[in-house]
Amino acid sequence: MQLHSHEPKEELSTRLARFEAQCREKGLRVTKQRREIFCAVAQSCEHPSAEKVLVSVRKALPNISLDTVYRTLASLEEMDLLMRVGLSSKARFDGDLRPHCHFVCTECGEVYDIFPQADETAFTLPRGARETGGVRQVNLQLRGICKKCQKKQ
Amino acid sequence: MQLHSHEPKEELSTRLARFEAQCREKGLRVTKQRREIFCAVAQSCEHPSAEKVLVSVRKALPNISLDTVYRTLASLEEMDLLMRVGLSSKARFDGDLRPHCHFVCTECGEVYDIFPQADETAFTLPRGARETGGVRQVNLQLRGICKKCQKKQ
DNA sequence: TTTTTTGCAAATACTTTGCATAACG
DNA sequence: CGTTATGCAAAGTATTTGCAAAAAA
Repeated sequence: MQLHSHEPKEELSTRLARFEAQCREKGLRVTKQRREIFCAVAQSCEHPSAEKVLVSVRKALPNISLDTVYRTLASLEEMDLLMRVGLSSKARFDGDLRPHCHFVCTECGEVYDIFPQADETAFTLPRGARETGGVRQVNLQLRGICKKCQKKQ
Repeated sequence: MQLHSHEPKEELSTRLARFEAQCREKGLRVTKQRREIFCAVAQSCEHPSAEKVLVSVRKALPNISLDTVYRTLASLEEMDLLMRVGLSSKARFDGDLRPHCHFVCTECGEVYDIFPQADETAFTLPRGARETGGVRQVNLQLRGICKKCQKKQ
């Protein structure tokens, strides 16, 4: 399975429309807080933290609170409207330094190792990488629901 | 640049020797706490959290404290003797859902996007992935020191 | 013996939760 | 109007730090 990514970035209006559609589908109300938070993340190119989102959104909604930002970011993630860079809040460590992938289950938090098979390439680093800096570690992370949790549902 | 990973896992004794050599090189003392923590992570295959490492190490050193575990994990990471799954403690969000990579600078914490060029494949998912669960998100993370920080040093 | 490291305790992030009021549909 | 979402305050985790005593070189 290969993934490419050469589509141009979508227009904000297109994305807003999808956001609203998804909210309705999930039975979530389209509040101005949700819309502003969605726009802030969609338009930002700096991978903002919750705090940064708060600051940005306060320009339009001065009274919005940090916990609303957290709650909304979580529900936008749930709807696949944005993604969380990295992992959940707890750090996990791995002593195996051979290049391999981590499948992180969003349901139970379990981290599974996936080793590429003998004929597979673990990663192909994009050429852009070396222009950005010296790569010391590579970590391919997959997020989804593991077999065990799929059965429970 | 391609990375493969079909070497067998190294013996603990080999790894311990490297650990000790690296400590001396960096001028860090080889204490029993450091050795136990290193072994705990090196031998574990469950991507333990700091808390789990503490529990495991307490079998040998009942008085070891959680902050020593944190400090040691950080220095082992610094020496490239283990890796942190995910990121640092603060969550960051990305509204761009096209498959792309993140270069995380371990110095300044900055997250850079790297988009594969038109002729490049962003990722090749290993076949093992689908046996583990349903992949909903893919995130290739590179860690290293960015150009800007390299210049400062 | 000198310097680093540890364990303790306390402080500091960061994130989540309960609840009354406000806002959406 | 009924129900959901928000803001506030407070609680809950995860992680970091200052410092005196203990341990490594």
